Amino acid sequence: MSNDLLSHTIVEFYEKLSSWEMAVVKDAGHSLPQIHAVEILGGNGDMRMKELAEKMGITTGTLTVQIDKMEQAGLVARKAHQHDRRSILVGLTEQGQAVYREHDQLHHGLSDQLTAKFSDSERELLLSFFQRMNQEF
Amino acid sequence: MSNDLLSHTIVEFYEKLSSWEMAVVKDAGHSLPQIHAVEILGGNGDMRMKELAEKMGITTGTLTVQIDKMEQAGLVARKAHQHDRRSILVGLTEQGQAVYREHDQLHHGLSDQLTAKFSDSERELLLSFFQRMNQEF
DNA sequence: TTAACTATTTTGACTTTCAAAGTAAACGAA
DNA sequence: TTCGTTTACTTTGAAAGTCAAAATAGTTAA
Repeated sequence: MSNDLLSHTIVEFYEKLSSWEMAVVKDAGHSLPQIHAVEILGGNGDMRMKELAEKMGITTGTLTVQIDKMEQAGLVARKAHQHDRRSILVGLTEQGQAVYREHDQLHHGLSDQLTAKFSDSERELLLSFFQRMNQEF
Repeated sequence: MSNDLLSHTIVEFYEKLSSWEMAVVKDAGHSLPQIHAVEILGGNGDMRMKELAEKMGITTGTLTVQIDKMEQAGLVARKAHQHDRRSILVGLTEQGQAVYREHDQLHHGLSDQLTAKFSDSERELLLSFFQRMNQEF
């Protein structure tokens, strides 16, 4: 026996999250890949181009031009890697961090909105469910 | 007081779902927008270009070229609209429906995988949580 | 009948993307 | 050490996806 309903409900949740994110990013005048980079750098700190490209699911060639634009826009800075001169560390500038915090606040607001009618214990249970599912990917 | 952890855990879930979907679609040799169209048509039946474009979050101009390609590939067919000759109904072909069922099975498998360690009652609770959140967008 | 509106397609420009080739540095085995 | 291989990043050329705006065709309502 298998649960079609659960599967479809998860897909619906994903679709709605996706639409919300696109609308929010466009509304703030950013591009989706650039905000994606900001989210990853903001959540994990400086990292190498290679590593960032992997986390974003794009090639390093694509990332190079994306980071070029973001450096132009003042969101990120390239820094020398201490132990490997082939590598380059990318990190958020002050301005990039401001964009990260702002975007994070929006996520936060959505999370509040979605669980507004949940009790505290339900919210805790929901968190544990997400954590357990995240481990199974 | 607000819950950073829940917000970040939801974002993590979304990111993982997103990576999974991109990998699965690429692996099957399809493109993301085309599978998106297949999912929507498969789940809702034939619809007008306008309606499909809205559900996909793209303009009708963009959709026109996408549907051109999909028609070429034998996934969808354009049909005359009964009551409005300006409109065109788009629907899945036999082959398009096969792709839909195949992709739906993958969603299904993922849903099973993520909740493999859940008890039946936990799975039911999870479903109700998703349903409640989906209503709050 | 005609003006306003709606659905779709076409066009031109821009962004994102990849694969492949190029450059520079690190590594490792002889 | 040195030279072939691997790794990290950038560059380049081509393809896909996207939008805004213009064009086409059909509907609606006064």
